[in-house]
Amino acid sequence: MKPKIADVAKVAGVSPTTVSRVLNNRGYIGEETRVKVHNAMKELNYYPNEVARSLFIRKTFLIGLIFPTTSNPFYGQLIFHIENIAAALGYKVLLCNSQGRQDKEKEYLEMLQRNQVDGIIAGAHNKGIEEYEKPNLPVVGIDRYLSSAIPVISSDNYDGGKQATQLLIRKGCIKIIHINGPISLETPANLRRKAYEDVMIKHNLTPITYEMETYGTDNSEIIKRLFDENPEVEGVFASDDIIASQVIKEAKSRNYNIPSKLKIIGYDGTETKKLMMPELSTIEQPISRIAEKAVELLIKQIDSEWDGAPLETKLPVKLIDSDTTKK
Amino acid sequence: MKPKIADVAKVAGVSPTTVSRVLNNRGYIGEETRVKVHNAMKELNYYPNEVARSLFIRKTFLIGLIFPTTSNPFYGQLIFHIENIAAALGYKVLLCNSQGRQDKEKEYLEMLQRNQVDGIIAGAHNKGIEEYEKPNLPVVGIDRYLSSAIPVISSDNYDGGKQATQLLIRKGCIKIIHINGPISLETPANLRRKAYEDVMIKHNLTPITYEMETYGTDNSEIIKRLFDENPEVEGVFASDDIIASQVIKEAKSRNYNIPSKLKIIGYDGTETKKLMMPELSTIEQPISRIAEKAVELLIKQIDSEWDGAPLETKLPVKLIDSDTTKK
DNA sequence: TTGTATGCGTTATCAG
DNA sequence: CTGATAACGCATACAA
Repeated sequence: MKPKIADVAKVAGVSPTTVSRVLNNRGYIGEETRVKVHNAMKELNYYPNEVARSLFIRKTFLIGLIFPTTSNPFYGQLIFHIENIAAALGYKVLLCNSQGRQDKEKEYLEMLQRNQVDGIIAGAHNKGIEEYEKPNLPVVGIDRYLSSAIPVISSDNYDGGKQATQLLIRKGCIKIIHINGPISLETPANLRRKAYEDVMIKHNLTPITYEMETYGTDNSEIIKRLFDENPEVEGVFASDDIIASQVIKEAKSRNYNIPSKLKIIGYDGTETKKLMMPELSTIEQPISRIAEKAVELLIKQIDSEWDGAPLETKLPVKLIDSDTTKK
Repeated sequence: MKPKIADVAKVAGVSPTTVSRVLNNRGYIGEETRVKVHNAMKELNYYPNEVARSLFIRKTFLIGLIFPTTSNPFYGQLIFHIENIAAALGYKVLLCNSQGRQDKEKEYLEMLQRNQVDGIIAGAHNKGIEEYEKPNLPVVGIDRYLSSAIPVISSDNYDGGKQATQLLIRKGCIKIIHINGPISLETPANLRRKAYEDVMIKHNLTPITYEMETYGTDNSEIIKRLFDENPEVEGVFASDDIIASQVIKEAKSRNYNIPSKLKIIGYDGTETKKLMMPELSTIEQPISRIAEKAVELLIKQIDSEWDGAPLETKLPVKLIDSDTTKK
């Protein structure tokens, strides 16, 4: 059986209270007793039981993470940073892959409450989860509007969309098409589309946006349709690098030369993307800064130090002008 | 304040014990009281406190996960599946990114013990962590020998290395070079190298292996050296797809035509790789099956149903013969 | 079928 | 400077 405070106390010849005091460096303790207790702890290989501790202090130092899937390098990298920063601040993370499924997200939300997490960072969202409306718990959203009172962290999606579109225009593209996720999901990422449309119109060009199905669906049909309906396309701004990679694949199979005939730019710019497809131009999100801000804001809420603002934080993106947008 | 069993009991007009019984479906309970209790729970929006429950039953249904980083798509995908399967079996996961650092791994190991996790699945390992030697806790390793008593799950690394090497030979390569991680780290992945060497020797070819530094280091120098020292190289078997992508990049910058002049095959075959670099040939690991086996074996240990065998489980790989190994 | 008393391992309060 | 006692929220043995 695992040793508990009482066992340590017995070995050290003191009371459980004293052991607890040594453990938490609380109140005054004699130097001798401190040494005795430390020795006893070492001898028994004692570890304090955080579950009992959590129960008493009513705080777990646990943060719940709800994201679609760690399989996607963007979320993988984001979660890596979140976990890291949280760990540095004494918090642990409970991981949930919602797979974009509303039922799963609801279940996880309940599970996290039962497990008394101190707060939640969520990047998954299927509209209409009323649980977020009455947040009896600190929550921070990443690229997702969860409810009117929940702060959101994201990259500067409008600026990103603007830079991407402007780059294609600057490189001489006229017929430029945008591919985005479902607009019904009201995410800040919709601003990428808005910026694309604004820039196109400003340049007297016609915006055409193809909309993808929700997460997890096979989108190759939509991309095929894009090429069938617009054989003369010169530029594609895909709302993430994975979609961009699918566009590249389809374009190659149709013998479009990239970048001379067709230029492509994506969005995200993960480390994995940089290694696996360095040739793809993209808008790089400041993933580690997003993670930092999210954790910072969540912990502020947990410590009741948050005054309700800012409700929206937009972090600057970085244009990566690589081979797929060469002139 | 969050409602507790006593509050529900008061509203329902019964004793706390009865509420607990309804909650756990234990013993006999009158239909009326059951309804009354359920109503009270709904009215108060009651969620049982799993922390208190865990303390009492001395079980948390928590699994600790220690891996280098979720940023890497292989670990990201593996963790995705592990979390999924665990969730289906009523277990939650606590995520730890050790970044290949021994000090971090030790800290995490202690943290997980303090938090009373029921078991640990670890894919990170820096030699010489004696904590694994006296496992007072169920542990399963993935692609890592942790200690003589800890079971390991991995892909069939030897067969994978064999298939990769044989493919290159079959496609006409003579001068074939292998790139692997540090051999000092005694992982089953070393079998990829062993298989490569065996196959090469069997075909009267000279095996040459370049060794990478440990995780996180910049390996581009090593790859440059490979090309400097072996300009006439015809085939490269990289021990993972990311290394393979770096080889491709360097080869392109030196104007090696792939696959006519140089053929390349990697290892892992994640979903991300399939999307981002479909042209790369690889040995695909059965990631979801590895996850399944690991969780299954861990829970068997937790339930004391494990008899100590098998100590090693090797799951079959799949050769993906794509563009980079075209003849 | 339901209620009372007790303890899971910890910390805070208050007394000594 | 140190110790006894109660409480965190829940589930079990035992009694009614």
